[in-house]
Amino acid sequence: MPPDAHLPQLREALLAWFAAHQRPLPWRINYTPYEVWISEVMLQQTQMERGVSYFTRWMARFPDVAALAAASEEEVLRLWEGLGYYSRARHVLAAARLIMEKHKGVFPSGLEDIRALPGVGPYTAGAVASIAFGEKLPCVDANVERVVARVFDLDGPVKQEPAASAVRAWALRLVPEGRAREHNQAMMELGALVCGKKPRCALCPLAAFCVSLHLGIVDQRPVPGKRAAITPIEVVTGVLRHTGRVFVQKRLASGVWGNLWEFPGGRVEPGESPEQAVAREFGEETGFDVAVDRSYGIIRHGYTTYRITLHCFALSLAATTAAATAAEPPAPPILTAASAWRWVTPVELENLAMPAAHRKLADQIFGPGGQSRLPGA
DNA sequence: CACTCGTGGGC
DNA sequence: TGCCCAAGAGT
Repeated sequence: MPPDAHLPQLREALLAWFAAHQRPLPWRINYTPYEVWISEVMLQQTQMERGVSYFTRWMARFPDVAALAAASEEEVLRLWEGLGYYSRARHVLAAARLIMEKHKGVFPSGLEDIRALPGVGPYTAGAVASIAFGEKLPCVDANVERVVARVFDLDGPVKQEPAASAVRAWALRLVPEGRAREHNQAMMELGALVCGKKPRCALCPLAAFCVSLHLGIVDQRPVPGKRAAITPIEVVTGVLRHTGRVFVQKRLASGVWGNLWEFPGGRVEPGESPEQAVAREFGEETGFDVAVDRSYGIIRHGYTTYRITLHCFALSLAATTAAATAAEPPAPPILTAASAWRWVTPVELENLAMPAAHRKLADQIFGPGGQSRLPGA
């Protein structure tokens, strides 16, 4: 059964399935370019369910490009906190300001103009152009790669050539005239709900057209690519408290968690205890001479290719420090790994964007609303 | 092309 | 539990 001759039937089966089974989602109501754009960026490498609450909060606060462009990066990052890949948030803000300046506040409709926005790559440009503006273009994400690799039985890793080009070619051929919006969402929805990691072929509207299913090798498609090795690392962080306030610093713009606020810390060196490491790292990053008062325990988390064990400690200014017993702020820190610093109250901490592990620690110490749950405040 | 850049769900 | 991985982009 050559799939080429059955493309019209395949398209119709897919569209019918989508009409019956699509999930009701907040960005499937108005289809404004702004909403499509924000939803697509939020959903990059993110599970759909998680994106819904973020999207709803975002639209309540930033209902249009102008509102976003006028916002501070601090607030944008705070709303993005927990979604990860924070350069997406910084790019979205930069793009909104670019739209205000170069496009007079009107979201650009041309593919090239959309693609030129910061943080908009091949996928997102095609998604906005087709879903918001109806352009006859495919959206090739991981879902589409998986669906195409199975239906057309591609036998190479879909992230690499030549399979990557084959996926794009098939994806383009599949797009029906005048219905790119529904079709592209249907392909991704099918990949999410039916043609997932564990395919549910009995429920699939494309089963009759699926080559790898007929060959009995669906479980061998798509062909997986190389995986990066996971590196375990031991890390420490310290919560330095003084007269009811907590010390935080703002990470540099480049690198992981760029421009987010954190408790200082760093890696445990070989032969070093976590207690020794936190005092050393805190001193290196701030110039403060600190004493380790107690442990807050361990938080495990991972990012990209790292698996982190985070040892958390309560710190105070060392007795040798003049300000240790004084009821006034100590001398300013000498920052070596951050662009800014603050002594904040637990309530103020709520308004700062922090990495997930540090937010988890803050909530553990001060409570989700900033009320102290542990002695020593 | 290969690497960086987060996070939490699911199995 | 440990590991895979999800509506990718930038360098």
